[in-house]
Amino acid sequence: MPSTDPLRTPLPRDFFDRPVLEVAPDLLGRTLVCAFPEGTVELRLTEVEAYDGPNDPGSHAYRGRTTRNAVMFGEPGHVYVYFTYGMHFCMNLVCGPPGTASGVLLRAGEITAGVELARKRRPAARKDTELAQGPARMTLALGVDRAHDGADACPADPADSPFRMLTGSPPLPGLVLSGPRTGVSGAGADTPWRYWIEGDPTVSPYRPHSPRRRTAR
DNA sequence: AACCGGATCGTCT
DNA sequence: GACGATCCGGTTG
Repeated sequence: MPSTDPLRTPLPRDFFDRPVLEVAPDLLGRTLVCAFPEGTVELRLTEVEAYDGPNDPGSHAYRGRTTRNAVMFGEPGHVYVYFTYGMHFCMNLVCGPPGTASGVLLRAGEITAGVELARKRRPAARKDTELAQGPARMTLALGVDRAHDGADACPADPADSPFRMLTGSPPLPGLVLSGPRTGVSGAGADTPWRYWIEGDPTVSPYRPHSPRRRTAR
């Protein structure tokens, strides 16, 4: 029996078929479900970041379609997972109609179900608020990796995909803060790409992007 | 609390 | 061949 709880109503694909700067803040407070064979972990989103496809120098899609970013050019409501820094995975939700290649990076949240499993996957976390406090920490806690790239987060039948987004409890508008992304200058530097819930302990600490130094020797 | 270096490799130039 | 939509652990203030 599907839940009749209005807070657990799946977000329809239409939700994601909007401009990314509309979708991103609207995702805050909503619930991401990752139902894998080893267990289900749920996350209440507290921090996200928008990437506006071809218009955005910071986006993987800025220089057009490649094998890696192909999912971003596809149907909204799908999961785009990429590998970075040789050891981390990050997860996005594709927005806008096919061809527009925008997406929302899911950066942080509160684990609201499956805490034990998340703890097992994130032994370094000292407090539960650290389990998914950062984009790569989040994918670790959820058990998301490359295998999930392209998965549907709006499946017609839950059996078709381990992912879904539930309505959840969006924060009061006054509690949503926004700011520019770091590390992207020039056009769009004044656009509020990043959104988070004010005062939430699971929001990742603000770290300005430090220029990469050469590796010693 | 802030800062540093190391880890580690796929992707694009 | 260079460098990331990063994290972690150790060190310094």
